[in-house]
Amino acid sequence: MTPNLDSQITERLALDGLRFTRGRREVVEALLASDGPMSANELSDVLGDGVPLSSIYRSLAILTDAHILTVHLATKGLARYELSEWLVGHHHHLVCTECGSVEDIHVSASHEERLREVVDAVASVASFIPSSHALEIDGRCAQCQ
Amino acid sequence: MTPNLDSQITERLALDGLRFTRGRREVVEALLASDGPMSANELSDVLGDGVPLSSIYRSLAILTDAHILTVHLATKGLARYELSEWLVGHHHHLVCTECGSVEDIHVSASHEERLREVVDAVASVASFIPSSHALEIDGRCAQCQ
DNA sequence: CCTATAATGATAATGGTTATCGTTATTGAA
DNA sequence: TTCAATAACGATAACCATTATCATTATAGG
Ligand SMILES: [Mn+2]
Ligand SMILES: [Mn+2]
Ligand SMILES: [Zn+2]
Ligand SMILES: [Zn+2]
Repeated sequence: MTPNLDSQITERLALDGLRFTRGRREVVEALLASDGPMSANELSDVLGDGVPLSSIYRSLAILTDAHILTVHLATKGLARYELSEWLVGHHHHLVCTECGSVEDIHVSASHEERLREVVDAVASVASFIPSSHALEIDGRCAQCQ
Repeated sequence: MTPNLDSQITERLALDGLRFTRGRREVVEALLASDGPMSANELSDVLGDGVPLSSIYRSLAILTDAHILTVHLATKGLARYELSEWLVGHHHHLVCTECGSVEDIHVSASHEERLREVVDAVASVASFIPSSHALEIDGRCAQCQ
C-alpha cells in the first residue's frame, strides 16, 4: 500500500475516532491486490486464519460506513466490496453471467464524458439529482468463451 | 394485461411445460402496474393473503428461470424483480440512496446509441462479449430533496 | 374417468450477515 | 508509570431473506 493511500485511510478513519488496525489493513490490502470486488468469504480464503470471519464482516461494515469501501451487489445474497472511487478512481464493471466473476474496467475520458452526458440528461428529466453512476456490462468473460 | 403480453408469457412458459396460473398471473400483473422492480415482501403487501409468500417466492424463481422476469439487485440482502426487457423494452434505473426506491427510466434512442458505443468499445478491449448492459444512476429522487 | 405431472401451501432448513458479550488492546490523562 | 475510558477483537448466538421439503390439490391428456 502506498504511503499516500495509507494516510488517506488513516485520516478518514480518525475523523470518526477509529483506528487503522492490522485486521482492517489486511482487508484493505487484499482488496487493493484484487482485480475486482471481493466478498467476506473470498477475503477469508485469502487472509486465512489470521483474521477471523467475524472480524472481516465487522471491518467491512466499518470501512463502508466510513466511505473507504463501497459495496457492490451483482450476485444475489452476496455482497462484494471494493476501495471507494475517491481512493482508486472511477471505473465500471464487467460481470460474467457464466462464472459470476466481476472485473474492474476503466473507461477512457472521452467515453466517460459521453456517459456523464447521458446520466445528466436522463436524471434531469426525472428531477433526480445524481451522485454517482455505474455502467454494468453483463456477458461472457474471456475465460468463459 | 394486454392479450399479446399474456400470450407471450403463456407460450414462453409452455416451452418448459409450465402453466400461467392465477398466482403467477397476479405476480406478473403487480409488477406490470409498478413503476419499478418489487421484492417478494413488497409483492406480498400488494397481493395480500390471496397469494402466500412461499408461492410468491416460487413464482418469482420459476418466472425468472423462464426469462419472463429479471432480478434486480440494488439493496443488499434483498432481490427485486421486474418484467424482462424482451417483454417491456429496454430501460435503466434511478436508485435513491436516501429512501432506497428504484425507478424505471427510459433513455432516448440517441442516448441509448451512445451507451451502446461505450459498451462495445469497453468490452472489446477486455475480450468480453456483452449480452446486456445497465446504466444505474444513484442519487436523490424527487421526493427526497 | 384415470393417471401422470404440475402447482400449491405450510413449514423446516439454509446460509450470509448481524448482534451480543466477555476479553484484550490502545489511547490519553493523571 | 498507572489508570480509566473507549476501541477492537473473537467466539458464538440470533436474525432474516430465501430455498427445500412434503403432503395435498389442481390440471391436462389419454
Ligand atoms: Mn471495481
Ligand atoms: Mn426496471
Ligand atoms: Zn466468466
Ligand atoms: Zn428517495
